[in-house]
Amino acid sequence: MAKNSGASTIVDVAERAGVSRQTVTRALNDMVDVSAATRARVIAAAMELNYRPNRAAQNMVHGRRRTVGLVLEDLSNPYFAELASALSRAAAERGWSVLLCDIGGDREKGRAQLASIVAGVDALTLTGCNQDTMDLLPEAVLRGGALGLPLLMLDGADHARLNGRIVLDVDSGITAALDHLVATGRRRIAFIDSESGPDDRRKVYRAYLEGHDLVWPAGTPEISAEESIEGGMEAAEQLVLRAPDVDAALVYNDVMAIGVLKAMSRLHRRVPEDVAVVGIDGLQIGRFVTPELTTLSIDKGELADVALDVLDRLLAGNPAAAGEAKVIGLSLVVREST
Amino acid sequence: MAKNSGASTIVDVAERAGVSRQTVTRALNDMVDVSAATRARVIAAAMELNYRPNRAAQNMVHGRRRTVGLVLEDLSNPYFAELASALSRAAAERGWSVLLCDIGGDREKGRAQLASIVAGVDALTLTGCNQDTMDLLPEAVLRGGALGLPLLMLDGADHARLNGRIVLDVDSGITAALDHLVATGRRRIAFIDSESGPDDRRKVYRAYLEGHDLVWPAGTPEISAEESIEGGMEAAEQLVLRAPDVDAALVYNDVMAIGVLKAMSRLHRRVPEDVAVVGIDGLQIGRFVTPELTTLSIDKGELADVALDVLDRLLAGNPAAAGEAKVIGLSLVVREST
DNA sequence: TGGCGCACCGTGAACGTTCACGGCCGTCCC
DNA sequence: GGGACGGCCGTGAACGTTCACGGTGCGCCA
Repeated sequence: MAKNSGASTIVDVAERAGVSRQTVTRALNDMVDVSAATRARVIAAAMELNYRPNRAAQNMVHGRRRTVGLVLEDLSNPYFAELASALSRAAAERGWSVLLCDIGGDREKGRAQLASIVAGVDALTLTGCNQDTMDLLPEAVLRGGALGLPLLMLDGADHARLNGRIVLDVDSGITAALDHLVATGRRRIAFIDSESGPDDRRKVYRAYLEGHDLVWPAGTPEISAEESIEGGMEAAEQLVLRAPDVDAALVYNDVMAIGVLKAMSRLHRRVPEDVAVVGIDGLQIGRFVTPELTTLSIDKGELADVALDVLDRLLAGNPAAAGEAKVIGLSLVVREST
Repeated sequence: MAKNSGASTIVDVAERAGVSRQTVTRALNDMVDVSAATRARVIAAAMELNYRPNRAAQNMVHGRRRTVGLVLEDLSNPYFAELASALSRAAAERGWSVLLCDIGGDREKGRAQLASIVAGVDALTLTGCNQDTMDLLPEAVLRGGALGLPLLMLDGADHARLNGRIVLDVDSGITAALDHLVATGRRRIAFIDSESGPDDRRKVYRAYLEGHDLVWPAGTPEISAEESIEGGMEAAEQLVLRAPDVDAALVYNDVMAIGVLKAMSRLHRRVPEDVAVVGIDGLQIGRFVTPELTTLSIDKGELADVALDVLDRLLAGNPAAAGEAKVIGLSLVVREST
């Protein structure tokens, strides 16, 4: 038996096989300088003790490798999934690892999860996390300071504790989208907002309307809903109810926009004939709904790359990276829904 | 400067601040027994040296924590995303961590990625990986043996090296789906297969047709395509071309089924009036396409739980778990497409 | 028969951190 | 004035593994 309560170590195996640590290492790692008989004895002992090398100890001697945590609320949301995919690939490109943390709906579970994750990472990236989610972070992380592990927001809102932030160029992006809608003859353009996200998108929209003499006579409809397909559906129903003459909708994100598409179909409003729909995010799924969704696309590969660059500089102690907000452009992808 | 080439350590900070290791630990971890002045000096030194505690060393003394790798080909595929979400949550429930590995399309990059991931995990779970993907694993892992790290397939095909496997009960699942189609009056039922996946689903389908006198007069159409929405679209086009009298299609998975839905819409075949469509997987997105997709749903939470159970037993050295194939049931969720 | 080389194996040391303990100095109280 | 105590700090040891080195015994050849 192993003498300590936990798993068995290499010396347990060595003792059982009647050899030294080093011989165990040699036998189990297919190195030279071990006789066949000894190797067999060691392997037998390792199996009997169910020996598993301690990864932490191995990493310790083999030099540090970098691990970055990715915190999100729901990976089954395709936006987060595509972002995670991009981050995983970009991280692999640099030899980093990404630790996944899907905190889900339960706050207390999420808190425990984050506390556990934090012990294993060198930095944390967050996406779609609002103030509530930030509060779930362990107090020691929140406090931050000199030793605090770098926190980077991949999008979404600002927060005092953040060491860096990637913001989307919603300004020119939304302007381009609205230009496009106007160019195709739309005049009653609504904006469907997220009820939890930041309100910068709505602000740009409003400014555009005012700047282009597009303000609704009876007041621009103010619709916002949950950031989900259901939310988009409900918002669309609200919208046509409150503004029957709407002929275009710019939607906070693609997921909600897909809900809008579905609701329009239910309400027998043809897209794009009766009403045009533009989403934001550039999700792949947008190409497969009917009609295919016009969208303001985010290059997630670029976003991931920039994020890792910032983290790299942060971890390297480059103070220039702290607090900086990198800007990512949006590109309008016109498909069938406009 | 740190004397070693890499990052600075706690003793570098200690030397610079003119204190001992332990005092640095105390100062940086908000412990007692440090004077304010000393604490400030230590923090300053840590900042100047950009000190970051070595996670491996910390984990080493604080006892091992379990990390399981999740290997998949493309997280932007919603099936993998939902699986990853479930696994992340189930793992968190047990205090385990999930290391994400989206290997993407590039074989060589994938190989490097896997080699890198393997150094940090205690076990590997795979999903949707065929023989080709398995070959990307490092030779040392493939060889396996006593010390080999446990490999578990979350679904998909068998492989010699696998220590465990979770199989879906396609038998009764597909039977239920076909029963449902027959009960709603369908007689020309096609099956759209994956060109890369295992062929057990098709076999069940064929046996059912033969057992229920549903074999097509001119031969059952054999359609298979890539496991993607595009693949589903192409398959559907093929299908209506080769079998214009088709009135139902059972599709290998939901992602392909969504493609089928889209193609049917393009071909002006109404779903479900002209042709019924049933997918497999139970993806959330199926509720948001039009019409909503009837599907054979997999409980991904259960799948993840079972997977971690198997890994737990495997890591605990329970030989009963090896080679065992746990079975997960499928439940038919009838929505609008049938 | 001495020496050389090879096959096989063992012993510190190191990785970087935390824990348990012990030491020193000043203050306060009896 | 001596003992107790508290604030502050340092020193081994330990976590589990691998690396670099050194050692032993045996065969082979000059």
